[in-house]
Amino acid sequence: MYQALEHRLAQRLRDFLRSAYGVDLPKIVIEQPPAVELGEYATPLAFELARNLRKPPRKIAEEVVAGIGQIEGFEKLEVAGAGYINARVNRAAFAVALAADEQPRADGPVGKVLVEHSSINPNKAAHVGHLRNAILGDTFVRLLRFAGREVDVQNYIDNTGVQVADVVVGFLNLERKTKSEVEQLSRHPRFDYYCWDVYARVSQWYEQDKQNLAARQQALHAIEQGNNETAAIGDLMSIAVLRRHLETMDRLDIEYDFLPRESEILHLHFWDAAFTKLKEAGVLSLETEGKNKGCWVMRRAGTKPLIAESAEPAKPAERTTEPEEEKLAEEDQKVIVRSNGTVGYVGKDIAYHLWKFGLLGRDFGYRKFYHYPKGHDCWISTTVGALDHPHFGGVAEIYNVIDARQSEEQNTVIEALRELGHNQQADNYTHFSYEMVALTPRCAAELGYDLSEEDKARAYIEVSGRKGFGVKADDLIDALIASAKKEVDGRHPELNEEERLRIATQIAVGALRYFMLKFTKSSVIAFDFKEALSFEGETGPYVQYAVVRATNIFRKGGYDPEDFCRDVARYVSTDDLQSNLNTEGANEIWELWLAASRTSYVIDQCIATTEPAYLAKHAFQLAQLFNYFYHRHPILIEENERRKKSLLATTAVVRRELLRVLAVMGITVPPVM
RNA sequence: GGGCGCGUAGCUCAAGCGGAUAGAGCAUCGGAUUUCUAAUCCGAGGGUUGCAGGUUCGAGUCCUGCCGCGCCUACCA
Repeated sequence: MYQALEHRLAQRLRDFLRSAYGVDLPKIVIEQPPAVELGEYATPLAFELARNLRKPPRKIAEEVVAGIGQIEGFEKLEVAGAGYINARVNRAAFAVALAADEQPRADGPVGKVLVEHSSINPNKAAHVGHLRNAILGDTFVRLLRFAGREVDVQNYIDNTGVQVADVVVGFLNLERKTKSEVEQLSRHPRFDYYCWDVYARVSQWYEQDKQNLAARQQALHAIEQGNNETAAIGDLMSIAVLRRHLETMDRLDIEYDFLPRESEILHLHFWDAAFTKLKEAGVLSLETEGKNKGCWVMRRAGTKPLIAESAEPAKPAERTTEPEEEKLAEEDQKVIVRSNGTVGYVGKDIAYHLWKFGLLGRDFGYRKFYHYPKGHDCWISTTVGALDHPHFGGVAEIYNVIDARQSEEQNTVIEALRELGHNQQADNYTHFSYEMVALTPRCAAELGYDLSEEDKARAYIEVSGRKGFGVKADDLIDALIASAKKEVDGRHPELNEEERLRIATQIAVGALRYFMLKFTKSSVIAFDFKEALSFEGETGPYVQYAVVRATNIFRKGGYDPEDFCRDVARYVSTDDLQSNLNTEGANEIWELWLAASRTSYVIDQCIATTEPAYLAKHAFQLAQLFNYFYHRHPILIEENERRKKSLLATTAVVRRELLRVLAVMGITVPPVM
């Protein structure tokens, strides 16, 4: 609703500037005036034009306002301040269209989108950092789906790496467990917690004596080889921990479609296919001297070639004719294949990403792995899979939700695609980068960790799975539910235990998901229980509560809120809206309508900037405006029936938008709070 | 050393592409409603946007140089 009018206004302004002055502005900046009293849209373009047209901005603004004529949906344009042009919409018409939920959907990009998120090493319990990743990722998936995109959700499983090997070493060398004993343990409901401790102990054991690291190499090798007890334990453990991760995330309504595993990338020889392509295109070069002698290397992303590229960028075909004439400085080399012939993580990632775009010429085998209670199936990679399976990979766009520490690695993969000539795919590859979750020193102390004086002085301390230092995801969710439950128990003794627990869980999930979304991605979250367990102020429960209040009005008043939106004309006439939205003092109500109209606009912004925090902000602002409105206008005792219906229409629209926004954030609303 | 990011109220954070008076929450203090349930609302105090220049009609935002902090910079993943 909001965007449609904005586009129309921008178009008219553009046309007018062209015909009246012969100027073509690359962008028509349209924003919101500082207060609704001034109108709904504003543009400072007169300032920009003042120099070119050699006229004072105010004069230009006056000419535009006088000359532009009627614009459908708008009441009028006005000059304000030193030369702003403010636009006022026709409030009643706007409100009727908004209530009816008219969504003129512009044609967006087409093609399937792949979002990869979570990707937790399957060797220990998930912690708060993983929660941020999964919640950002899942919310982004919901944003894309809201915008009409078809999305596949993937969770990459590194089941053959060092981290898995380490815990296997722990089971074998420290715990002295056999395969069947590990199998026993893996049936424990929180097996991942057990692994968390083993992992921390193994890391300590390595520290005690560097000789112990030999055990890691052995385990790693055995796991890659397969067909032995070590590999079997690794497989058993990683599968069991993976199931635990899926259960943990399911508590937050986070589901995946496909779990590609590193073991299949190895066994199905994805790398061999990629290696051939990379060598043929001259992306990799074999070092013959220096510290990387015998390795296949490529240019580290972000480093500049020694010979500056000419204005005409060389085509890949031309490039191969004069291979690597410029020498890569050692510090600019990224080793892709080690001198012993094994491929590192980046290489496997390049192969994996060629597969994502359907450029590799190979595919995984697929089998069903996890059945969600809501009915959806999650698939996993295998060497030989089911004959009948959905098609994954070969998508048009990808988003990788991976923390900022890996941006160099991600850029290297993008560079590899580009140098292979896949520019379009490289352009459609987005590293959805976000900062880590750390702990405040106070929080670390609460958890019983001894801190150095240096650490105590820091603003935050990085979590470390290796040290077993961190807040486990399930512990946090449990604490949130327990805290919410206490409140619900006190407020709603009339409800039975099961109902109270269900409500507490909804509140806990709302609090957690909102908490993880309210910070912008680039901000490090210094985690603190006190803040995360808060249900007041700028929190998820605050927004949920606004919806509960709105719902209660309709329940007590005996109306159906959905019907009120759908069929608004039956309850309230356009004339009533016109008068109730334009009288003196109506601005505070109108502000609610305007804010409610911005949902899809905000969602588009979130997608364009890969920043879900705007949506959280929008939800809070809308809830805040509603709570103010709720206090000022006792609706059910309103005597003027027509005014009452107008207020109900306002409530119905806001409620609908709040529910919609919360749903995109993965938050549901309890019946009572 | 190089790359990326950050520095805004006591604390935690916002501030579309440079736009009108830099906003929220928490904390503190003061107030409201025996209601459509107060997980709420209203009010108050609190700011040299790290420092110094520059560009601009206009800078928290862009440019340059400093200062401080974090992350990355493995033949780890």
